[in-house]
Amino acid sequence: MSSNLPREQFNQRVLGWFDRYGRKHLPWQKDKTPYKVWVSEIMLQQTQVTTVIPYFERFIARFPNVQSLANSAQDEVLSLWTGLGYYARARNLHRAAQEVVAQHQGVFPCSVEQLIRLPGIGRSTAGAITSLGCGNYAPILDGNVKRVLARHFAVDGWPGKAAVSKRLWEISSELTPSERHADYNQAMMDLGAMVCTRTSPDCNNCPLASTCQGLASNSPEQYPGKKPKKTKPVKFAFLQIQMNGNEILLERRPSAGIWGGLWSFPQFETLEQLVDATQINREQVTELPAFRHTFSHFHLDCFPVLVNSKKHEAVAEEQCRWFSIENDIDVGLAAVTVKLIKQLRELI
DNA sequence: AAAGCGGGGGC
DNA sequence: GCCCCAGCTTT
Repeated sequence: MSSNLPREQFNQRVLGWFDRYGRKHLPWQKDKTPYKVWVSEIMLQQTQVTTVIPYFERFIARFPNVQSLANSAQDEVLSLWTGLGYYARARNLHRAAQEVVAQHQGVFPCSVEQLIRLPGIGRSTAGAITSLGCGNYAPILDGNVKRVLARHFAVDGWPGKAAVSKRLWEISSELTPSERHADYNQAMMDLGAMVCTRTSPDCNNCPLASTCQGLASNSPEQYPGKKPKKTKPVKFAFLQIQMNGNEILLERRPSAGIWGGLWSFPQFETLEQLVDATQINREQVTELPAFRHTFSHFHLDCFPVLVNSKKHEAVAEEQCRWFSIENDIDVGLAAVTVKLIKQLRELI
């Protein structure tokens, strides 16, 4: 059992740090339910705690339980997600709520095996919901935990590689204690977010510094290994900005692909296509300042084009709607659309 | 401008 | 299994 001694010391240092510095009063930790932990974990995929908090509060106020979410319109779910990004998360959350109602009689499932079958929940999110939300044992491996473990055990390679991920899962599984697993999991995420940060980790205040192999190697920042770089292609978007007094014309995007299910300005790859589709002359357009919007795998150079015409034949009638820009808009919008609407408010 | 974040889905 | 897809914040 001597091999367990380092593990116990590791856990005790993690939990001791958690008792003093860990986060225990986040909104999803109050009046905790598996449903709220689920919503928080989906929002926390790709998104930091401080950004998530106001979104989480609004979302739970509107959808306090899985039934209310299941019964809602997708537009409303996406509206509450506006600005968070990765909108497939919201679409999956909505679908999963409907599956929970249909398949689990509205009782949120609490095992990794059941959770992982719901859309939007993978192994790590299932583990977090199970452990933090349901009190059942499960290890986790989110970005924070990956970083802490890769550094502490000097695991080489990019965690996007299957072999590296597999090794990190093995380490996480071996280390996660059966006692206080929820506090331990929260502690590892907090440690990654607050101490073992991506750049300039605060090793002087790290409870694991004395055994950290990454620190011993003198460059903890080299762990975890970097993702291979790829040059992003550039795409173009000519955005048709059609105004009628205080109203703007938006069109619902297809449910798959970029900004799926969101409403946005009708988009064309070239100015010619925009002009053709709207049946206007070039003299009837005003080009607004162009800007670049960058996604994870391509740049989108955006050219907003103000169309000085009442016509809007470019868009299929059933997929378009006029929205007043003076009111809050009750459908999902991409950040680019929100940014342009703000500019238009100043224009009128 | 670049890095990073968890999961889905096509091959 | 491997690689692409997706959107924002932080650095």
